[in-house]
Amino acid sequence: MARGKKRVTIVDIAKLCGVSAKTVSRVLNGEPHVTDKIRDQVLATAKELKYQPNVVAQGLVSRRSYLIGLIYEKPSPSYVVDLQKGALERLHGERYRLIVLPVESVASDSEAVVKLLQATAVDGVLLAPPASDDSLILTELDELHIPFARISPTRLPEFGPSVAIDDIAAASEIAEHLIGLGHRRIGIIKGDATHAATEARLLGYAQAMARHGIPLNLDFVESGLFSFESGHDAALRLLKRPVRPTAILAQNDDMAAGAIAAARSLGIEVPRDLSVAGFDDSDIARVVWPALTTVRQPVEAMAHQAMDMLLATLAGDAPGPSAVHGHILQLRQSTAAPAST
Amino acid sequence: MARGKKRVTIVDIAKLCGVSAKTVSRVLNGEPHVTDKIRDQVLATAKELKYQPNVVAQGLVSRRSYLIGLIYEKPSPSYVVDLQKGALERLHGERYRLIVLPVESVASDSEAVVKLLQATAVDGVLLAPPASDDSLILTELDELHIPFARISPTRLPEFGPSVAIDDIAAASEIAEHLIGLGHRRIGIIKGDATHAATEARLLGYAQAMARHGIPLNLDFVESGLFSFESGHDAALRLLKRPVRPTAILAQNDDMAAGAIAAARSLGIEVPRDLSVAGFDDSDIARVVWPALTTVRQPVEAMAHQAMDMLLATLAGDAPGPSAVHGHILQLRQSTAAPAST
DNA sequence: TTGTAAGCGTTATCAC
DNA sequence: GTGATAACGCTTACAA
Repeated sequence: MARGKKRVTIVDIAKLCGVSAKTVSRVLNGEPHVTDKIRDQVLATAKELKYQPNVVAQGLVSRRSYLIGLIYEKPSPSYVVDLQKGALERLHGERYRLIVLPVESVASDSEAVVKLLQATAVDGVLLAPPASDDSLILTELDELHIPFARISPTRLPEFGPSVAIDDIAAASEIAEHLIGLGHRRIGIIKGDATHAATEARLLGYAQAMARHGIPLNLDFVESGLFSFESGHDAALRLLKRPVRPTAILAQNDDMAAGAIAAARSLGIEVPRDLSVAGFDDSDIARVVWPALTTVRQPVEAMAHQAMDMLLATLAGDAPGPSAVHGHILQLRQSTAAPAST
Repeated sequence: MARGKKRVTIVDIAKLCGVSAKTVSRVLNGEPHVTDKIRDQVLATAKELKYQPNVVAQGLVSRRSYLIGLIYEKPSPSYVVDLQKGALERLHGERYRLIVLPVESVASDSEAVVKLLQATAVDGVLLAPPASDDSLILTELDELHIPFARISPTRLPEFGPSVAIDDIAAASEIAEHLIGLGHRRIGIIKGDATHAATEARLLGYAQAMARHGIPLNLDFVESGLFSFESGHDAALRLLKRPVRPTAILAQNDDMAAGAIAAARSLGIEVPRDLSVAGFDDSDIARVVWPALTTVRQPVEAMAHQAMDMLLATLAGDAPGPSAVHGHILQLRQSTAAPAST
C-alpha cells in the first residue's frame, strides 16, 4: 500500500462526479439502481484516477482479510512449487491473496500452527501434509470457524473437504509393476514417519506383495525423510545387506533419485542390477538418469481443486464432496526385469 | 479470520475491565501512562478471552496491509524455494506476511505487474529477476511510493537497494576453469533473453575467453529458457554441429542438466568427451550424474538480506548500501580436461 | 493517568 | 435511483 501520497478513494471520485460515495460504491460493485449516465461517468473517472479499491477497508466492513494461507512442511521444491502453482491458478481473478506458511514441524507443535493462522488472520487455509492429517489442527480450525480444505489426507475423513489420490492403490500398483517384472527381493524406502502417506504407501506395497505371496521383509524396509540425501543414505544401507534387494521402492522421487546415486557409487547399475521406482512424478523424475519409473500424482490439479473447495466454502456454498484424483503409472527407464536371482 | 461467532475486540475487554477502549489499546501496545493494576487486569482478560488484534482494522488506521509481495517469473523450483526460504526467514517474528506473486511474463506486460501489486495492496515488494531490472516497474513503484528491494539486478543501479552477485566475474571464473583445463571450443547455452543476467554472464564468458585469445564463436552460442528441456534442446543443437564443442557453459544448472542428458542420448560421455558447467549451484547440481561443476549463488542469503533492506525501508530507516554477495566456484565431476583435440 | 471524539475507506441500512 | 448515516475495530489527537 502506498504511503506518503494519499491514495485515490471513492470519496475523491464521488466529489469529481458530484455524487455520493455510496453511488460510486454501487457502480464499482456492479450493483443495480444507477443511471447508465452516472455509471459511465464514475467508471471513467475511476479509470482516469487509477482508482484501486482499498482491500483493507473492504475487509474491515466484510470482516474478512481476503487472505488464504497455505500450510506445508519442508517438502521437496518441486512439490511446493506445484502446490503453489495450482492454488494460485484458481485464485487468479479472485480478491483473495495467498500467504505461504511453511512450518518447521507440524508434529512437534501443532498448537503453534493454529496460533500462526490466527495471528496471520487468514480467511481460510489450504492444508498440505502432514497438517492435513493433524487432528488437533483440524479440531481447532473447526472450533475457530476457520474454513479449510485438505490436500492428500489419509485419515479422519469426517473433517472438511479434501482432495487426494488413493495412496494405497497407487503404491500397490507400482509394487505390482516390479513384481510383474519378476522382482521378489524388494527393498523399501519409507518417507517421513510424521506423514500419514508414509504408512498408506507402505500398506499399498505390502498388499501387492501379499497378493503374490511375497512376505514383507522388515529387514528390507528403511526410513528416509523424503529428501535426496536421506534416500541416498537409506539405499546405501539396503544395498550393503549381505543379500541385497533387486529392486527398491522409494516413497517419493527425491529419495528414488538418491537411491540411484547410491547404487552408482557402489558400482551397481540401474536398471540392470537394480530397479528403482519413485512416487509423485515430480520434475526430478525426468532429470535423473535413468529416468524414474514412478506414479504420477497431479499435485497442481489437486491444489487447484482444493482451493476451489475452499473458495466455495468462503462464499457460503457447499464445497462439494471430497475428491479422489486418479494416479498414473509412469514407466520409464529405472525399472527392468532382475538379471538373474 | 473467523466468521460466524463474533471475535473478541478491545471494546469487549474494555467493558469487562471497566475502562475505556483507548486504555486497553494502550496496554496492548505497551504504551506508558497506565497503572500497573489496570495493565495486569487488561492483560489477564485479554488472555482469558483469547483476544487477537484485528490486523485489518489496525491496517486501516496505519494505512498498511502488513503484506510484502515477492515477484518472480517462472524460474526453476529450487530457485523459487530458496528465494522464499530466505525471505521468510527474515520475516520470522515480524508482523509482515509474505504474498507470493509469480507472473507469467514481466517483459510482455510490466504494467500488469504494477497493477497486481497495487491490487494486492502490499506495503513493499521483493523483486526477483527479471522484474528487478525492469525500468518501467522500478519507475512506477517509485512514483507510487511502494518500497522495494531488488534481487540480482544487473543494471539501473540508481533504483533502490539491491542484493546481487557479480554475474560477470562469476561467469568469467567458471569459463576460466574450463579454459584452464585446456578447452578451446566452448559452447554456450544462454538463458532467457528477457533476463539481464543472461547478457552479463555471456559477457563474463567472453571476457575470460578474450583474455586467452579465444574468439567467441557465435555459432557456438545457443539460447535456452533456463529450463531442463530448453537446455537439452540447445545442447542437442550444439552437439550436432559438424565440429562440436569440447565443453558447454550453461547459464544455469537446469540447462546444464539438460545438456548432460542430451550428451548421453548421443552417446557422448561427460566429462570424458564433453565438459558441462552450470550456474547457481541449485539442488539439481548434486542430483544429476556426473554432479555439476557450477558457481554457487547464495540465493537464500541474498533473499534474506533483500528482505532485511526492505524491512528497514518500511521502518523508515536507511536500507543500507546495495550489497554484492560472493560467489564460489564449485568443482564437481562434470568437467575435465578435453580428451584430445 | 485516563477518556472522548474523530477518522481510516468501505459497505449496509434505510430514508427520500 | 440516490444519498445521509452508521458501522466495521482500531489508533491518533486532544481534552480532562
